[in-house]
Amino acid sequence: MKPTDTKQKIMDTAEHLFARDGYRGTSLRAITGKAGVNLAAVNYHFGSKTSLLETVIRRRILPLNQIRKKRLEQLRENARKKKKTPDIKDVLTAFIEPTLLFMESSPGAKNFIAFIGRSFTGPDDTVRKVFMRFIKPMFYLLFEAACDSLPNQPQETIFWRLHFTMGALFHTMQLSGNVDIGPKNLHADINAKSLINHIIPYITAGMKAR
Amino acid sequence: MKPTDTKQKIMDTAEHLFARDGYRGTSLRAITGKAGVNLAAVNYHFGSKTSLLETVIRRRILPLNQIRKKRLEQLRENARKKKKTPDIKDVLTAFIEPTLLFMESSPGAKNFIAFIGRSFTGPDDTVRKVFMRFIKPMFYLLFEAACDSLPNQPQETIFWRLHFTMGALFHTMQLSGNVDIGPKNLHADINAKSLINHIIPYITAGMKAR
DNA sequence: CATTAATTCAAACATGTGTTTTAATTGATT
DNA sequence: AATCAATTAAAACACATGTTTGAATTAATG
Repeated sequence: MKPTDTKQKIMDTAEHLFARDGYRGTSLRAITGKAGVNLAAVNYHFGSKTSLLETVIRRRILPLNQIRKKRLEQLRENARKKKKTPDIKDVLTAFIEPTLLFMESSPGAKNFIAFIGRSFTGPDDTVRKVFMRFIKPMFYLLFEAACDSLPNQPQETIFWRLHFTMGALFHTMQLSGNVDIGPKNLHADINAKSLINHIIPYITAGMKAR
Repeated sequence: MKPTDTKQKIMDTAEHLFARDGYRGTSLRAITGKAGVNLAAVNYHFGSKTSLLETVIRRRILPLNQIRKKRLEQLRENARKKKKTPDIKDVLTAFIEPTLLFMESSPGAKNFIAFIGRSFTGPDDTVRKVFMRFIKPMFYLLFEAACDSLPNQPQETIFWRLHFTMGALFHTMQLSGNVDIGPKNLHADINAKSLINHIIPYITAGMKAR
């Protein structure tokens, strides 16, 4: 068995189980058992459980952040050309659309999106800290763009409304994932397109309120 | 020491630690240590850790639900008298205001509110199931009232928008609590009134969108 | 083919968990 | 004051966790 296969299998299985049972709720024995590899393989290939977590997160979030960054930047560019402020709806879409579309780029990504959604509200410092490190700069970009779009709103208001928007988004991301939640999987037909069509009008109206 | 004191101290400490570190992340030894009681006291007074969790939740959520139910019902009553549909803003306020005000009814309640916020998105089945059992009927009441207020929106849309609203609310509730997150506690000055003033316009606009 | 490095494997380790047990202590009742 | 039930206390139990160890196996290199 190629070493890459073992590493890959561990990462994919870990991603799946982290999304379903959380980081703390997933034991290395559960991962290696489901992946069909030896228990010690995790520590051999990754060093520690925390390190495995970090690798799992990094693998998906770097390309995702790149897409979001690109879309936000080209939105600002376009607005500058037209000498207009970007529409808040476009700003939100530039951030959220890649996030939700990403979950359909591969079955594993679906689990990852669910994992993000769960982790951000969760009590587990280990997980939240890792995510925070990757997502914070992304959030600042979004905040700046939102301030451009809503020049008449005080920054505190914009901050809070982005906070609510994140809450709505995380809570929705959590629904995705191949996570097996019993025979009557109500969310089997959830697709990114439909989620986007529902959430964008809601948060756009929320950001513009009053 | 009165038996009530020991039980009370265990419940209060458990509530605090559950909110800060999660149910799984809180050991009975951490609870009994901080509460200054013997380890075995938990199993003596409550039977098991799960049973302690259930007691902690039940103590707060029953009176809270009663308030929310009363406000939603009297809102419908008033609307019926005036032969008008209730305003969606009032419906949302009737549900959310008691929830956030509740967190100032006592310092312990603050922890509890944070605990709810964290648990609803968390991966821990044990916790979510207990909360679900108590909150589901409440959610149905809210859904019905929202449908009355927005007769022109398809029920699917209303459902999704309430879902987003819950996401925003949970994510916000999570910020409350005496939870010590280091020396630079940015959210020390968060109060219910201010949260309400921020969130109501946002979710109202979201529900009404388009 | 022989040698060497990389990987896998089974077993053990140290620690932390919820729970149970059994004895000591307390507090009220007769 | 003596008795009895309720409560507390210390210790052990059985199990699960992440990690480490050292030998066995595999793959690559000369």
